[in-house]
Amino acid sequence: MGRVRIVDVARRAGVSSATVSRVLANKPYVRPELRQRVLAAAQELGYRPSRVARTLRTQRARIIGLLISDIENPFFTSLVRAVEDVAYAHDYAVFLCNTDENPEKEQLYLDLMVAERVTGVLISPTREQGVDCQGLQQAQIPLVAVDRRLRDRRVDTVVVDNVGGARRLVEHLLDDGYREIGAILPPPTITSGRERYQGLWEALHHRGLEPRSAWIRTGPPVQAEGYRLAREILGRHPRPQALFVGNNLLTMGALRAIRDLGLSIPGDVALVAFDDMDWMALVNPGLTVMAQPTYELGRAAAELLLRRLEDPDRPVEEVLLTPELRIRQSCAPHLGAGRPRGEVRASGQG
Amino acid sequence: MGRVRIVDVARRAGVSSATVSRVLANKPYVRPELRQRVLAAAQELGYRPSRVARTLRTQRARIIGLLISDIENPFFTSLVRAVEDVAYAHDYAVFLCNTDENPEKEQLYLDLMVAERVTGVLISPTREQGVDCQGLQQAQIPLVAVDRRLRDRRVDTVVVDNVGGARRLVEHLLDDGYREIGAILPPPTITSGRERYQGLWEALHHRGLEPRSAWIRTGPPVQAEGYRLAREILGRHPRPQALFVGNNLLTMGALRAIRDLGLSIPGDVALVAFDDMDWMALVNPGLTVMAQPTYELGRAAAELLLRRLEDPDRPVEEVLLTPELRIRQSCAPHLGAGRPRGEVRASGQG
DNA sequence: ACTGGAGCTGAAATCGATTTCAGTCGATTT
DNA sequence: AAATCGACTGAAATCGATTTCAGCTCCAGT
Repeated sequence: MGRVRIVDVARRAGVSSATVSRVLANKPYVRPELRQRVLAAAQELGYRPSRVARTLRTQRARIIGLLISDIENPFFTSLVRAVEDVAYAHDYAVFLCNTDENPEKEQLYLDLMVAERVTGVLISPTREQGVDCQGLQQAQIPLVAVDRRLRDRRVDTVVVDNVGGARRLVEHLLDDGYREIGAILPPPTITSGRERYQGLWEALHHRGLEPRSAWIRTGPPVQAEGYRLAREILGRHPRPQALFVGNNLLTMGALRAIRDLGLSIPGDVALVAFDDMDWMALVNPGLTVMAQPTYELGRAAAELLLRRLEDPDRPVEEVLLTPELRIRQSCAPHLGAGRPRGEVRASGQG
Repeated sequence: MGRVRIVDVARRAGVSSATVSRVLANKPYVRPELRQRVLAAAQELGYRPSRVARTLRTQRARIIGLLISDIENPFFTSLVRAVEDVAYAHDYAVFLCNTDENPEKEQLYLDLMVAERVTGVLISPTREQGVDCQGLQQAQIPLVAVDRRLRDRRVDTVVVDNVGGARRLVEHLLDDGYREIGAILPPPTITSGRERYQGLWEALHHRGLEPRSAWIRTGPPVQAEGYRLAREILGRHPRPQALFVGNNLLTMGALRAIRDLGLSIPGDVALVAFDDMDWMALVNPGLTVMAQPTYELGRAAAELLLRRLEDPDRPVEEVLLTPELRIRQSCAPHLGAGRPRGEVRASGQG
């Protein structure tokens, strides 16, 4: 029961509530004997301090704000679960906000975080810059960016190696003989989008190829956009032999488009994608993907925040996690070497 | 900013904080003129009352506890999102707890709800009975069951028509000519599992058939169990021509098993399942499913709770939502009518 | 022996709201 | 003219913790 108040413990231990508070907060200046008595009394009564009263007095709630785009996206679901696990273990509550990729909603919630005086904030920002963190700074509320970076390099950050991951994925396409490669990516205003494009570029360039802009499209990471862009790219003549999709929702949209266009994978078009989800092993063919360690991402971010809270002056840290290539069947060795590859760029139209 | 306190508003309006409180709570006994002044002052200062202080004084936090089995299950994700939307709109926060289908964890969290003095609790119980709600009752914290029922009929409940849905789904199999039907279901200790079995039974019985117990297995609604049970059923001789799977995670497991066994759908075995998920339309063949209105489920539950809070004496209500049959390709007309159907039961071995 | 300081303790202030209670004012009743 | 009542208002108590501040004891240093 939560009925027991601090004065009840104090009475039972024969001390004042001040002493009880000191003992429970592990503060010095309490005789060991009293400390024992208080601890015993608290134990016996099953005392649990009221967070509400504590928060009112200290002006700081044990709450971690978590701003993500959408909890219905399994990528974030797993991340959220990790944050909650860590938070609960340290007696923090989590205040979850869905920004829906909408900067205004994001700002609204950020202001709310200040008003609610949360202890710290984890954010997967809708864009790299323009996010107003003045309020947080003034209120001395630490911020950790997760999954996507912020322009401001003074914030702790946890991200995956998007450049390397994308590069590896595209290299896998190249190794299988594909040269005419299209891509659907999140926009460059989101760091993960830009970095994945960078990885694509590096992979191609390393083999003396150039990205074909007519086959490369970017858009908000939502399913509808993936569908639209895939239809656009695959409706062109000529169309690419392979597609690199840079986000799980875009992938789902692209798959729908490919189905509706009556194309087969990997025969008509090969596919590699960023992010793995349970079902991607079950579709036919299974998708070759770069799996992100989503749970780890959330865990690392939450732990980074807690460390920052413990020591506000520690140097800014950036954690870089490595994604994992999972090879399935959506990309098989391609036999088309008869055609002169040197013309790929020359025949470009965009 | 949240810097403005009630006394600031009071000072600005030239009244006491008591009057401000009365105005903002819409209580009587305030001169209309003062009311206006207070409202104006509050508006100008952008006053937002501190929930912390309010909670301490009223001994009631504006928090809705939400106990589900696992936020990583998309079924619940959507439900959670609905609850949060409704809650936020009414200035409630949501306290989310993952029970992981573990009754002990569930009980722990229920006790925590009491300790935290939440306003109300939404629960998708791990089992029908044995859930100890004494604490909640004593603390007068209302409870709403969602997705699954509780034995105690005095609690408000929001569920889908599991019997009807399962029956409709199995009838669809029967209409396509299948007679030898296996099933993988959640256990009868969970009401949805029992009800879906009931639906199966009704559908069969209505056509003069009996369920074949050798082909019917139940287990905790997790993927691994779906895999295990599907292998078990499909490894038998003879094996059923069709499978009815009663839960999304079980379905995912079953699909893996079918793949690993090298069976094709619907050629070797047809499949219908409860619950729809985005990817079920994308696998090949697309799955014929009974889609549950998950968002609606959450919304209805949250709203029911709010209504109960407004009027604690209103009669207990049960909301029954209707699932929707989505026909895809995992179950096609079956041609095997040459075989005498009357022997189906006679040839049973379990 | 006196001073200073460290160790320890509890009374009381504090956080920001709600709510009780006592009281004022003006109109109506007796 | 006094009593009564209803409408209205604000001072102060209250929720349960933390923290300040003042005071006490005891011991070391001069």
